[in-house]
Amino acid sequence: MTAQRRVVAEVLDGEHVHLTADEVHSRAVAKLPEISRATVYNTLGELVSLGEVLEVATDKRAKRYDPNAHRPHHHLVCARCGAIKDVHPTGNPLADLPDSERFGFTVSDVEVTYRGVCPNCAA
Amino acid sequence: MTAQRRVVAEVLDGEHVHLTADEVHSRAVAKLPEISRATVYNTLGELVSLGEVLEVATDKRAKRYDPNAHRPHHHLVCARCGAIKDVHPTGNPLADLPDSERFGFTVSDVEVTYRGVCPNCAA
DNA sequence: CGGCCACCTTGGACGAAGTCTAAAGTCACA
DNA sequence: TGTGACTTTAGACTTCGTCCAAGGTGGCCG
Ligand SMILES: [Mn+2]
Ligand SMILES: [Mn+2]
Ligand SMILES: [Zn+2]
Ligand SMILES: [Zn+2]
Repeated sequence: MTAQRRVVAEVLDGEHVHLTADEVHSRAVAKLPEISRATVYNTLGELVSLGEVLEVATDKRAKRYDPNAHRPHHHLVCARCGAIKDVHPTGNPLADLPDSERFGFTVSDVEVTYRGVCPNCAA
Repeated sequence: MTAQRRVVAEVLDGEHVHLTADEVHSRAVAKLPEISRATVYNTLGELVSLGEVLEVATDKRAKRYDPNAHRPHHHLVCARCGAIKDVHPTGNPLADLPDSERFGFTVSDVEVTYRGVCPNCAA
């Protein structure tokens, strides 16, 4: 555990946090000015490998890093400003995929992304 | 309707088609050798604006272009080889998101991505 | 204590995907 | 035929991400 890794871990803490690698870097630099972009990418990659952080691709640009890896959830995204909320729908979408629609795949996971407009942008 | 646009439209035809822009370009070049990458991007952008083609982001790399825009569907992706199938789950995932989980958003759309291993890769 | 070694960090080069622009080409129509 | 709007093109540029070689750091053992 180096100072650099601690800072990345600190930045990635909280609810509804879904930062891009560059946002993580900016915030890390605020706490440890000499931290490099490469180290941020390395550390994020390690955290993802360890299962402590998830990569999410809610927009079609940069990957986002989600520290909420231990409680399964899905995402609600504002189409205007990009705000992202963690959501917990009821029901099991896996059960909604009939065998006839599985093409012989072994299906193990499902990601759901809801899209809409947040209260801020609606006003 | 120019020759270039016709070729892009021809390439983007069929079931379970989800090509990247560069794949569209490669196949278009096979039919019309002088077509440029910029024109492929321009034409894909227009088709998306017209609602004739959808952008999908099933992997975290390049966007993919989906000509199956008129029948709503979701996607089943092989985690090994990246194969993508169109699927039509039963049920309405929008109904599974309770008001208490909507954070005041006006939710209008939902994307579902199933992940698993295809029969080819399992063998 | 001092040297060694494994590991970590760094900056910059490199690569992939996508956007933008200026210039040239094409085409309908007056 | 000449004009002007629209399209296409090559290549520069931007963004996001990966890779690498060099140097730093810190634990451990003689
Ligand atoms: Mn999340
Ligand atoms: Mn599809
Ligand atoms: Zn918003
Ligand atoms: Zn496969």
